[in-house]
Amino acid sequence: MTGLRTRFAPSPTGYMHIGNLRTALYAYLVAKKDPEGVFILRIEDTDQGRLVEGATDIIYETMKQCGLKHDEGPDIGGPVGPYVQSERVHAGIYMEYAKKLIRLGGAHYCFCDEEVIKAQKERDGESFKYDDPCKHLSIEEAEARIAAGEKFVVRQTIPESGTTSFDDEVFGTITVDNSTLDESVLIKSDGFPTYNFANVVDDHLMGITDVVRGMEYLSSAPKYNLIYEAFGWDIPRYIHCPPVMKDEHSKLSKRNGDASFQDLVAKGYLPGAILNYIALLGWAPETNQEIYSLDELVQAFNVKRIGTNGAIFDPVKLTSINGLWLRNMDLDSYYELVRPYIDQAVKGDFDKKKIAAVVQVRANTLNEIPEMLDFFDTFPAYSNDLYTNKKSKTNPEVALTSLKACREVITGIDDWTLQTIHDRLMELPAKLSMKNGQVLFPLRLAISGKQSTPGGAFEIAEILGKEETLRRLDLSIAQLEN
RNA sequence: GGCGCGUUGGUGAAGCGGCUUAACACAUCGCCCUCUCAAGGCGACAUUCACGGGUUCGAAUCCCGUACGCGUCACCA
Repeated sequence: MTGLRTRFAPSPTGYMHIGNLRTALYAYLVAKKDPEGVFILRIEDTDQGRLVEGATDIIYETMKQCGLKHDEGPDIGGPVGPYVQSERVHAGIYMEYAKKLIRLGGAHYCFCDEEVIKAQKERDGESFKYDDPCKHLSIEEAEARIAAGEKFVVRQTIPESGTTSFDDEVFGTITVDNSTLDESVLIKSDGFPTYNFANVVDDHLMGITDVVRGMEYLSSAPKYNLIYEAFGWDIPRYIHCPPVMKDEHSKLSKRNGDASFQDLVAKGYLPGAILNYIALLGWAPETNQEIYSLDELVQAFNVKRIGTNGAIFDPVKLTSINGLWLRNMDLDSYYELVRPYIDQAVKGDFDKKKIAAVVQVRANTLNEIPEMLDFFDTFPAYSNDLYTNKKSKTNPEVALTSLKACREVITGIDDWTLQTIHDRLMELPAKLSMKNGQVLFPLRLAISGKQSTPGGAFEIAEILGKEETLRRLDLSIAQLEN
């Protein structure tokens, strides 16, 4: 193992949150910045009570859709497995290290009743810090009680004095007094480790060089370092990331009904665009470039440019970036992508690729496509009032004159191509002494029935076909003559 | 409450002591283009960097304090 090693270590407790996904992205980028870097997926399922069925599959699926390919993980294996913590529990890993830590003086057995601790906590209020009497038990004494069948936990032993400090790549040097650190539970009474212990043991055993995680762990990092030190292990480089916020007060969370990754995909956002956007939440590129593919992100990424304050997730900006991604695609791939959305709205026999072209410069999300196209299959009812348009200098009278002229020209077109339709129709304004808008605005309305449409009169006429165009034109002329 | 962290416009942000009369992007508002809506082009939009002191010839940038916010103090991660 010569390169950097990072890990994404989610708990399978539900949907993939945007904040989580961003942490995964950053962990991936940190690793891939190094040509030999390895990105690991580890499943942290030590809280048996919070497990949600199917959640692990959502994690796999999300990573796959995003292209965040892991090099080692539960599904593909690797040299330092197993990669699921519950499996590691069964392999006895945590208990073995807990016992070692106890002998090294970094932890102790504790037999205190949970209720007793709670009661003391209520009595002491906010300033509560548990002073564990079991700390003074000898190891032999404690082991004898365990042998006698007593329930126990393993609790971290923190030095009473001194300070612990460490360097975080994002937040700089952090120093805390050991006296402020709680002696948290490392091994629960069900034999499972808590995050506090499992993350240290696993990160060390898996050779993690760079720990990328949310900043909610910043204040407990000193406790973890005490464990690393007790074992004599190297402390990894820390990259704590500020949260992704819903608004200035609260984090983005599924609990509040905020959009998850899969919700956004369902709303018509591209995974790549989502990743592109969230990369920018909390990280600033060195240049003004804003659109990045995942590979470009790997090139441009720099831990030093991760910010320190929480960033509010702005769906409007996401939409704009998504639109840019959509518009940047070549027509063939775009057509393939949007075909289902077009099919959903258009059942008739029209050239779907031409429809795609007309929609590409307008849609920012996939989901807005169907509603843009509802006028192809059915010619909507509309009011003649729509012919009155100040900017185009039109009204029903002008429209009637224009449409009759258009009808005549269109009837005479045999070569039904965009070019011909354009050329022939463009002869009209001059002939009628009218402005382009006075002819084309009514025509577009007359064949679409809508005030605004994707594409102009020529494009719509071409797609509708000569016959349908004339049919609608006749209907509209009749409506105006009434 | 203790401890830790943070505070540049509506939003993401650049800025690292003079080049800043604070980049860039989204949003918003104008104008141009134009057969609509978009897209595209152009322009407007923080006299000011939470507040108060200090250091300095000079501060958004360094120091101190205050306020506010967030995190943490679980047999959750």
